[in-house]
Amino acid sequence: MPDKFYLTTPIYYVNARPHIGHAYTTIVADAIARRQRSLGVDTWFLTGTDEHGQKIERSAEAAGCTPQQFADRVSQEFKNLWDRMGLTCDDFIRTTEPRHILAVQNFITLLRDRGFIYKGSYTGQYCVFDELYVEAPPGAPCPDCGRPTETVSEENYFFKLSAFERRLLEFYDEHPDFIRPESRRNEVISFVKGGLRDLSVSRTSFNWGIPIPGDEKHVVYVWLDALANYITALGWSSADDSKYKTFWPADLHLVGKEIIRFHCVYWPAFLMAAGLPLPKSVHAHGWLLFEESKMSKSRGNIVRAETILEGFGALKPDLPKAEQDLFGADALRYFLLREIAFGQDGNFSFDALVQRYNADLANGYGNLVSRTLSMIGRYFDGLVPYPASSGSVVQSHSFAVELPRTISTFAASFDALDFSRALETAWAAVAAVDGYLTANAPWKQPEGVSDEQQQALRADILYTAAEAIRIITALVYPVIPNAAAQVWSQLGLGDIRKADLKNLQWRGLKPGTKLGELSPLFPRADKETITRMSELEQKNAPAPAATPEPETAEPSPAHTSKLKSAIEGLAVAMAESTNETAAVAAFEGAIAETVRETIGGRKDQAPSAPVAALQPTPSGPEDATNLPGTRILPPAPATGTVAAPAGPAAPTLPEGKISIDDFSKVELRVGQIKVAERVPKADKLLRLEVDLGTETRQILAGIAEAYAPESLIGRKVVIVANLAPRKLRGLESNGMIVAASLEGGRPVLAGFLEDVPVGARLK
RNA sequence: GGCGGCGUAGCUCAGAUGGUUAGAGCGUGGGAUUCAUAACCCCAAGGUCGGUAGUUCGAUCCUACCCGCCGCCA
Repeated sequence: MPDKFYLTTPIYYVNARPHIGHAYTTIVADAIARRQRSLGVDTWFLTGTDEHGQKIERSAEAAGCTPQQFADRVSQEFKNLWDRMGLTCDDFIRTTEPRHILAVQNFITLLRDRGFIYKGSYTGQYCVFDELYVEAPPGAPCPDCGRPTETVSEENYFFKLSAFERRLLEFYDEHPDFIRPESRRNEVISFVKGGLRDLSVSRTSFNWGIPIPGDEKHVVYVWLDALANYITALGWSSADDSKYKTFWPADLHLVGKEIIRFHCVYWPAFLMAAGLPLPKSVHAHGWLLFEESKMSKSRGNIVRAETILEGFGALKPDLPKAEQDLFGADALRYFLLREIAFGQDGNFSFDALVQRYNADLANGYGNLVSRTLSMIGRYFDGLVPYPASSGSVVQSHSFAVELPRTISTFAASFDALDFSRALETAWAAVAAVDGYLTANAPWKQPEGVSDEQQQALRADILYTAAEAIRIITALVYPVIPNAAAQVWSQLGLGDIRKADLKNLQWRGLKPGTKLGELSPLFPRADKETITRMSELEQKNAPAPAATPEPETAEPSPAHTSKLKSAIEGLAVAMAESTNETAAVAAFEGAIAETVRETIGGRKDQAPSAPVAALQPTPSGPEDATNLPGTRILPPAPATGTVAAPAGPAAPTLPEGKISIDDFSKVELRVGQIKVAERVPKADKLLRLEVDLGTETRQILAGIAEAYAPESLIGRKVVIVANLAPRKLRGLESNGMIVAASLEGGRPVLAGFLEDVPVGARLK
């Protein structure tokens, strides 16, 4: 086993401000890195930000600043958040740094010199949002995200991806663990088997990128740019490439499932072409889903990690802010790693977070530490007692006997990235120790037992419990590092970062050790914690741009696709990275636009996602330097604001804006038209019977001039289901059909690009 | 549409190359206890293992079809 471990997260695209999905990937990486370090492995943990591309260029323009200023700002937000959470990355790479730019140019030159890059031309549809060429007829929406595409004709450099089909398949075959989990591996293999086309790796349609050496009007395709970070950050091809020599190839690339292909097909092919070693494994995790629709009213919003830091931080009001943050970070880390089977999608909700926290951290681990150490304080003056007879302790308690197995099971699960099971194992040990204490009741002195006997018994029992806590703490340190450090020092063992956590031997705890100062670890979280976080989240919900400039309400051809994106956005990509920040931005943008277009009938003024990304960060060094043009936010709630201690101050909404609650009052549902006929003596009116799943409604719609009744039968449409009934031409209309209104009043029905069940609610 | 996956207690999920009473945690109900953060400990209730048909002595596990959900298809 080589004594080094290099792991990476994706570099996050700076088009959206950081949220819990980014935090998830980075937390997982941090936990792995901490475990590796604690095992004595030379570890390098890299994260960073991806800052080039047309989207950034445009967002910056919309925000009235340069792309570099824009990227600086958002990148700093990521850095600040990781600092607040105590994440221990060893390096943070930005793709706009000279070290990266130069190395990417070297990489391109190398690929070209080796004959894998050639010049060609391409005409086709380009999706700006995805920054990808897509297969679609001119004028058609992007098949991926539903946004409009642009017809582009470019002279491009191409990478000979097609040359690697066979070699990639052989590689997957020889390295069964290269892609995990299995289901992703199968997807990738079937993708490659389907045939590989050469890949366009340059752009001339915008400037915000790394120029191709020798042909500077071309900039490097964002994905090639981004993926290369894994070696450029190590100093590959630079004067000092010692890090590269030590750490490459990577042991683990952590990625979200949506970008598996880039990491498992393109990246290995680039490396093969360059003659460089391939990473050892790529592990894709799932997405975080927020509060499934059936659980609650539409709260479905993007959750930011800061909300949790602040919500939980308030449980420890006496601590300095920085320590509150670390405490909250532990709660979040534990939840994400314990609750979600790594690799699968998982549900996140404040309720689940608090419940898990209370059950496992407060009632379980925290309480166990508390009861054990306080008894040692009471009965042994705060000195770890001497167990009665060496060896007998282990023999006599089943959980102690099983601790070595706990250690090995924990290690095996953790190292297989099955964090959930690893923690389950550790917590089974917690429960066993609790049961042991209750069964032996060291606080009791049975009849007929002398004081000395009782004290000897107590010593035995409490030593055993304390020693078990020491071992469990060492195991869970990578997951709840801050709490573990506290327990370590409460046990009188000093700084956990200096401890040897790899040689865990029973009886490693020295009797006579003076306990440190005791303080509650995980105070129980009350219901208010949940409401506090919900409120914080609402307050910080992506604020749409202010300063509305009333513009001619022109029809939005992308309307339906925005609706679609909004729905899909409910499932937010957890760790989207590089330029597939799609889900999040899609959600932020689409829901806002949908709300406005559906309810307000107004066109929005600025893309909301980039604006959201520009929220001021008081904790950061940069001030809110002038983003000329639009004023971005009301001064009120900003990232990093201290948690409101109490008081559900109703968030004030910018003028002309509605809250998510307002929106959720509108019950939009998918309906299917069963009957459609003209209303006699009415030019525009159709009488429709629409199946809403649970019932069939009669709805009158003024669309007769645009749609023939028979063409509507079977069509799925969007219905405002809770509109008050109204009579038209003597017929009752029970609801309303959502349609775009074009010039001249011509309606275009909203629909879906894919099949949706009748009755499904839009929110 | 093509390929692949999933559907097990209220919730989140385990599991069995087919074989007697299908498991865990949380939640719920009851009991016990008071060292501890109204925590901990013990007990209990709760499942036609998506549906139908088939193979088999026997299927929740295999096969077929169906229903529902999901992923990949630049």
